[in-house]
Amino acid sequence: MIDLRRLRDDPGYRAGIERKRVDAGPVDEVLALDAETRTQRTVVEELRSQQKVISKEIGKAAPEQRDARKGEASALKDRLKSAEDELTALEARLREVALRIPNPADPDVPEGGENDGEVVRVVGEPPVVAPPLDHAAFADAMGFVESVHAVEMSGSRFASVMGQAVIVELALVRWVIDRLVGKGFVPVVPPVMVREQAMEEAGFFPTDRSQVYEVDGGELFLVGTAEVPLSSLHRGERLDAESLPRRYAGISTCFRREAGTYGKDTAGIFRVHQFDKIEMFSFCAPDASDAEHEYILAVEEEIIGGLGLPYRVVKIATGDLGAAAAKKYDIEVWLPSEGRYREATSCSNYRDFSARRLETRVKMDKGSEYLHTLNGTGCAIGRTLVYLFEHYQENGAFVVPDALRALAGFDRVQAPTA
RNA sequence: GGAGGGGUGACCGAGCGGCCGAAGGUGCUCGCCUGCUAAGCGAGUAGGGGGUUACCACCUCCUCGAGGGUUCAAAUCCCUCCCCCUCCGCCA
Repeated sequence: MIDLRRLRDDPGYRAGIERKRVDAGPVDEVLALDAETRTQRTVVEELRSQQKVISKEIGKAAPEQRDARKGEASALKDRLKSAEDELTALEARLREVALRIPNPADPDVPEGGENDGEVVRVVGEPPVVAPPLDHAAFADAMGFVESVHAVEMSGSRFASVMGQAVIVELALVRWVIDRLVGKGFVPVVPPVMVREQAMEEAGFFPTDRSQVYEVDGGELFLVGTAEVPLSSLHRGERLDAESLPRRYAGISTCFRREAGTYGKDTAGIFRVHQFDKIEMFSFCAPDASDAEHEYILAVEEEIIGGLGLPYRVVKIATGDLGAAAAKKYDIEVWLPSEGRYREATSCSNYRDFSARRLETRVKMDKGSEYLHTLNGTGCAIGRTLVYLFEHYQENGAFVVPDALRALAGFDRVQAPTA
């Protein structure tokens, strides 16, 4: 949720919204509704105040004098009721419009769309020669991924990971979790089905509703990332400043409809409806969130780098930030079969956008204020396997990355001979 | 699934339709006192929204799980929902 007061007073705030290529209509509308709502609130409060006075007087009056004043009170009640109804209607409209206004982009976020991200740095060397097989063909040859029957039972964009790839997947999960826990992230296996409210408060609804699966007749929704349940971990709380930052590492299965991606990335497991992911989430003080964002990015780089994958860091442009992020970095890993970098992880600073919806605050010397929330991909397991399958082919065998060997229990997987 | 009980401030816990934003206790803060500590004594101590204001501050509304309703007036009565607990059943 945007900060209406800042929207009113701080021109830079509004500029940040408009840089996301949102037309000015809703912003003007929300400002008008906000002003109207505050005026009406004053009216209601004045009437309510009068009513409280009269009610107390009736309470103190002698019983035989009470009826005389009740007429007066009743009239006031009617006036109050209609004023309240008007206020309620205004508030509902205000909220509805405000929910659709995105978090402003930071001033240093580059202008533009999907292809306008700014490459911050490039780490590692892309291999000169692409492997003979792309990840899908290799996984198929190795018996790592089964798609035919998965598609029969569940539809397109579903697959089973199989055989030794499962062991590699588990090793990867364990390796990443161990690293994060070592850095003080609290590991969490959260619910993957949540109520609408959790989706909204995490910043996903209403804007990204079309990407989400509904279950139980619409009562529950399958999360597209553990970020959703992690964000609710401190819902409605006021945290001590000294306890921040609070960092969590959630591991969950993620479900995405991938609406609007027809025909893209259809082979293998690059883009599927269901995958496992380790997600970092941080609650931090408002003045610390820039540093926290860089920290989370550094952790992501350490993980990708630790797997020996060549990558680059991209600062995402305004039009590609999504509704909730003020600033976002993607790590893109070189995908040899396509000869280009593709997204592997992502980390965002939401500032107070979802904290305002969640009512998660920090105690300050005087009062409290909304804290900042950040999230970042610890490891998208399936997506990472894709990169490993392409970068670690050797004479038709799969070579386990050094980092994972001890946890996997083997160094390489030979192609099936049969 | 069936039958009951309950959700009150940082925490525990009382609360007759009006004198209740809420007794009492714990904790916390400040002060006093006592070689130190502990104890004791005194005072203070909920959050949030809106408005006024240069500032200190002031005014006002909301909040007793959530949302509705009854009433001049609701923590207190009624309804719906959420959550927790106990018993029974069922499944492991």
